[in-house]
Amino acid sequence: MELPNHAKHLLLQLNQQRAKGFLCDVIIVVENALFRAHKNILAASSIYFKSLVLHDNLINLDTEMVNPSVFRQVLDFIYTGKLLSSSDQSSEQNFSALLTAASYLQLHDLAALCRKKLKRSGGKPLPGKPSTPGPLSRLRLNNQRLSSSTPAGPNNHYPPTPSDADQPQPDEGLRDKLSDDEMFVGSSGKNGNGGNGSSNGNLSSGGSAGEPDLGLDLSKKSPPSAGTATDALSPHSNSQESPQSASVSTTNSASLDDSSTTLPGVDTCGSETVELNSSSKTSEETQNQPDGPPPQKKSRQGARKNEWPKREASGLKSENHDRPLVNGVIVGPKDGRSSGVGGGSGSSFTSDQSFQCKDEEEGGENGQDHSEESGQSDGESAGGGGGGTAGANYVYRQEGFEPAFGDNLYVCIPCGKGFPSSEQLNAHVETHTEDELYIKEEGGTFVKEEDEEEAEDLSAPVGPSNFGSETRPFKCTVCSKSYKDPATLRQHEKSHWLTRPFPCNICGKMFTQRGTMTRHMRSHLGLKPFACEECGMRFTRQYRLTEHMRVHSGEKPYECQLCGGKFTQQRNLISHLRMHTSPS
DNA sequence: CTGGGGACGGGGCCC
DNA sequence: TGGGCCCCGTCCCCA
Repeated sequence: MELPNHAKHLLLQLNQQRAKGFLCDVIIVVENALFRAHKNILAASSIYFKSLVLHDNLINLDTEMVNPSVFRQVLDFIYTGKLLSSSDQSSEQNFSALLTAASYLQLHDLAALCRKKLKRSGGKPLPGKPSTPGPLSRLRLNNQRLSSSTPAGPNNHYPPTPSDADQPQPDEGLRDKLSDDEMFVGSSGKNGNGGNGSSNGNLSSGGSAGEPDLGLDLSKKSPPSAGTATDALSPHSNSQESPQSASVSTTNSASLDDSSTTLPGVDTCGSETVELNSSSKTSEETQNQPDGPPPQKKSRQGARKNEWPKREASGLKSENHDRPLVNGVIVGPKDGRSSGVGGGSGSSFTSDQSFQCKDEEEGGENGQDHSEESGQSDGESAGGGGGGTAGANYVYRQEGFEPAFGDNLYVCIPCGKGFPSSEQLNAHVETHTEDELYIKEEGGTFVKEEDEEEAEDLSAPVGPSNFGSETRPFKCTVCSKSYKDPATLRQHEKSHWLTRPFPCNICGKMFTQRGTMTRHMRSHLGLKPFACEECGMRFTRQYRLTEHMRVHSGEKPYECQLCGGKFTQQRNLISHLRMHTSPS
């Protein structure tokens, strides 16, 4: 007994699910494009993929081996068994690229098919790199310049071909702009599209001193709580279960599901401006819009929970979101209309579909760099106790910016040299040895930023510098802070001169520490592994969850010494104290 | 309308 | 490398 076409139908279903992002649990980053897929499918298609998806939800592919256009075909092939050559390039060239990619990805059947095609067409099969790179092969952050092999145009995500996806396509032209297969960055479920306000990724991660990234495990571990996956999938599963009753696995992939299944749209934003227009949503995507979390407690907390979509939308109407992202990170203007900045034709999203990275927006104003010296970023310029100020020594310029320095978009602030690529800048930065910079400083050319000094002053009473040097023998030669171990000292010293070697793979924002970047990316992807067992709310950080739990417990450990007011969060106490200390 | 409080997000820093 | 904590901020509700 055998059901005819069973496998075919199954595959068709899977491909449809891929098109919708349904149950997709892995993201593949290829240059400036994101693809969603299913781990199982990838693992079944290639040993290489199998090894990659085993522990990672986010996979970066070597852009020298595969480009987005090719990978789209590869992915289509994996899901359909059909090879649909792209029409916009010569067949031979296409198959050569496909062969290279297939070899790299250890898709032997596809590679064989390509070789066959090439042989038939008289083309010489590329040597490719048939020697399988394997999981330990060099995977890189997509640090390629946008202009390299990126298909022109705003679309940085690649949908399954309509025929394969068997998707209702309301509008082909629109589909080009808003693909079902687009990698939808942002959070979902309770947190919706980036309740954190993060995201649409600008994939043109321009710079990258970043280390090869063997797939960031952004999902981390997830507490055994809460139905996040169910939340995320509710539009599909029609589940109205309480988070607690959710039975869907909350493994890594479940966390990822949060971002991949309900996120209706993403913009990878290489200089693309997205139009926030609900009319362009497909019906499927409309369905994907969660109706909000299940009713929570009647408490204020619960009320807030029920407001979450509103909150997210409010993020868009926020003043900070009014500006188009000149730096290539999209943002919809306040009225939800595309401004056409960046040459993007304007993919369409509902306002609550798009995700924004506030910092990128702000940092990107007027084509400024991603660093925080734009002064536009509230939080950034303030710099969190000086942290945000210490790192702006090097200007990172994002592709898509109006080149203010000609071709040398990446400028080293200490020496003023410009470089055409972030790689070169970072290489150059490395030539600035610490000693050299310190010498410079002594010579008066290295000017410490005022904010930094101020921050140090503020932190002086409790700062490490006040610790006895006997327990902290490693002293910073710049600010005289001392540390217990040399690694920490070095980490600190970098804040004085080497700024942001860790670019976000999605938006290109640069970070001083890898961990910060990883954490940032989690917000892009909506990965919130830490769930509250009480209300199901999810957080990107354990600390936030701990903090949040006080809402339920009623614990208010932070007490104002002036008025006795108690607070659940220290920051609110601080805010409260300002009220006491402010002149008014 | 405004100020205060509650809750939460992001980034920097140190461990 | 990740956790914890700090800072910055925003958004919302309510009096």
